[in-house]
Amino acid sequence: MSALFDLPQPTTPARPAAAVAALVDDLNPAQRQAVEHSGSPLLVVAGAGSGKTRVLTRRIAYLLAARGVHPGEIMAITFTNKAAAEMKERVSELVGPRARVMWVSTFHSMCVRILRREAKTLGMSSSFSIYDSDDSRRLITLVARDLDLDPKRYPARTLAVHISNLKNELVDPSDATSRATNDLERRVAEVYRTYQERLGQANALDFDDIIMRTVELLQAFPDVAEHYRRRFRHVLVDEYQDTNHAQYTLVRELVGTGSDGVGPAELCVVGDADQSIYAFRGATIRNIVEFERDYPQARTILLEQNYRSTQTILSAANAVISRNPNRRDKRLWTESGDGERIVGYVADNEHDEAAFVAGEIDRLVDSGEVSNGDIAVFYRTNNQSRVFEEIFIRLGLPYRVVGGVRFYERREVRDALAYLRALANPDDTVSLRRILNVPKRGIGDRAEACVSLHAERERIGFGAALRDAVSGRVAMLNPRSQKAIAGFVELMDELGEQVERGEDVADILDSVLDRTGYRGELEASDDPQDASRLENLNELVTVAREFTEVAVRAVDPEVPDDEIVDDDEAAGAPRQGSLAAFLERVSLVADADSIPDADSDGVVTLMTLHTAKGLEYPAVFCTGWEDGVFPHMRALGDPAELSEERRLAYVGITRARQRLYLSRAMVRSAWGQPATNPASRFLDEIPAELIDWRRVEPDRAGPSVTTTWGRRSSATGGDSAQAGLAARGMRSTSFKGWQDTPSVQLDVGDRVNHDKYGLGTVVATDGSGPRATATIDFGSAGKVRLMLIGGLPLVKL
DNA sequence: CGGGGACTGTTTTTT
DNA sequence: ACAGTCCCCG
Repeated sequence: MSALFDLPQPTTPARPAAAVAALVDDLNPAQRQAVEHSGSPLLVVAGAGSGKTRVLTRRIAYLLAARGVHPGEIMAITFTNKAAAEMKERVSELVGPRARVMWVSTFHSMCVRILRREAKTLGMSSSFSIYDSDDSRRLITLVARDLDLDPKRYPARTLAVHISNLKNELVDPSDATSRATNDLERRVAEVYRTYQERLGQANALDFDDIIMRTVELLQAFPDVAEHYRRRFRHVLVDEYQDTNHAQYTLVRELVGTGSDGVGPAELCVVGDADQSIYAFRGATIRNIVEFERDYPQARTILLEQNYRSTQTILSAANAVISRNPNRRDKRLWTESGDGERIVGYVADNEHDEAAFVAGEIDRLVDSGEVSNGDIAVFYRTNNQSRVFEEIFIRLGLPYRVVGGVRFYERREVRDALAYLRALANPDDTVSLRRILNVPKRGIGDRAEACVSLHAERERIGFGAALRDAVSGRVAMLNPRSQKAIAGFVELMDELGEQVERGEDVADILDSVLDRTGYRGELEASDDPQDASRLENLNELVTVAREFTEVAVRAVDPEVPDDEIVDDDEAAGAPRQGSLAAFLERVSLVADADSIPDADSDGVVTLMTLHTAKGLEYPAVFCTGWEDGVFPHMRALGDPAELSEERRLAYVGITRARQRLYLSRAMVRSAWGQPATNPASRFLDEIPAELIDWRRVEPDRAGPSVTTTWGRRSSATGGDSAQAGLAARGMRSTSFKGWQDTPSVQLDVGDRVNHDKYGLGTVVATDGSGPRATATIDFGSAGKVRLMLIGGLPLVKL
């Protein structure tokens, strides 16, 4: 227990009135109210670009300066490390080094701190491993195999998603069993139960456990809950619209109801339901929408004044998002004027679209209006980045793609980390099995299965079973495998000694890479992919090296550390700079920091709309606005998913400061096959007068090219005209088959009327000629796939 | 045991 | 198109 935080704090204002005034003087009235509000729970509905972070950081500073709150009483929760770091830095600028004892961290880091401190209470070791979704899926694969589940019927991925959802809903395995109403749910519950047992044996928690187990801890141990409630008198939550049920409950538990005599903490949540784009990961918009019901005394403040974009951009965003049903009306506005019109462009195909974007970037940069670093290109799915990369490379336009396969998800990086994790936590079965035969050392599936069976029979860990294999106590193991396993165990023991001696993480990692032969194998390869793998591993060594250096600097007596030691944080935490500390860091930080700020190094930034959330750029290209691409095909049939896509559109539009481009391609190749897509419905939702169409869809009626070419599109002309003809050629091919067989020619987006199912929309087409089919969404009547043969009781509208 | 060819399922992803 | 996974044979 920390004596410091149990002492009653003086309530006298710590700063003169002038300093307090400076914290609110330059805020607008709504922002100011949000900063000054005191007492009841507070919901700040912060529209895009409305100064949300500013309000949060000022509010914290204000709590300290005007209300005499001790920094140790403050907990601020974010979703990303980047957001946490930014908040901490901005608060430090305002209040100085006192900010250090505040807890400003992500949900996960905060929970890990609590769990390590209270590990004994939960009967765990504080050195637990953290499994990410890949580790978790691997363990689920093992469990499902042990339970003899057909991997075709019950893929690990599906099981993992279901289990994750259950955890996000705080449903434990026995609840899951009793609630199961169908075969899949029963199987999931069965796997879930075993999976939890195996996590326990591995001394590991998955991402969802980190939240769920913390909630369990606070609910099952009132004295533990009371400890944190006494300490944290102010809880602030950022991006509240992205919380899932478990996180919601966690916040409730931390705040308390006052029934334990401590009195509820003061809660302030900030978010924007219109920017909720993570429902597919369990986030529920409900938490922000129902805040006033959850906290009856709550005060709500709307921040609608925008400091980022032109009014034209905001009007477009308002128009699109207002189509979503059941939302709190909110209209962004600005004092900064209308600005330029939005530029629209209809390309023949994705290459033409990319050429247009490249041409416009060139023009914008040439004009001196913006530099490359001020420009971002957004798309719905990662694979759409390819065409842009191709043309940017050809034109020598510097760019960077953010997202895709992340550094810590690369196979070689995960292999290397698995070695480290197996060394740090010998019970970590998943990591151990991952690297058992990587690089190949003659321990195949057969041998692994024998060891696994032995472990199960003897009720010992996989690591211990490997040792038994060395001494010949594992049945059915052939001598060759036994020898190979002996070599592996010896190698791990030797590496383990380096860990024991407390060597630097980077040195241990270097040893791992050399002595396992991992590095040698890559060096010997002539596959260019292996060269990049080698680079990534060297990068990982550098990361480890820097990690140690930072830790050493932190404990250097030359640099005075906090005179205040945070016992809550220190208890159970791994030693600074240790292997365990490094592993915790890489599990929880991943590479959230890799998302660059605008103009960070002068290159055009490419990313998905999801990744774009929270960022802003002077010039933004939103590409691929086609029904089936954006909104995504899988969202077309479901109103809830369509609403989420629309929020994604809102997020995309509101990233732009001055210039916004919206483009679509009439034909886009997906999985090798060209597909004709209609305009995104979101384009129609934007008032026509806001958009300056540089190029529109050629008149469908005649092949005569009376296309409205934009003034400046000559740069893209030759290329695209040819590709356009090719696309039309495709079209006429299917036209030929249409004459004898199909009675109807349908395209995605067409409206139809069916005698039996009623009105519907074509969401997909497949095949051609006599084998042509169309998937049609008939709304409440469901989605139906029909053969487009003669005599259908169906008419195109 | 390991390598090569067939097979499959392809949104988004803060931790 | 393509990468990850499965399956069969040397």
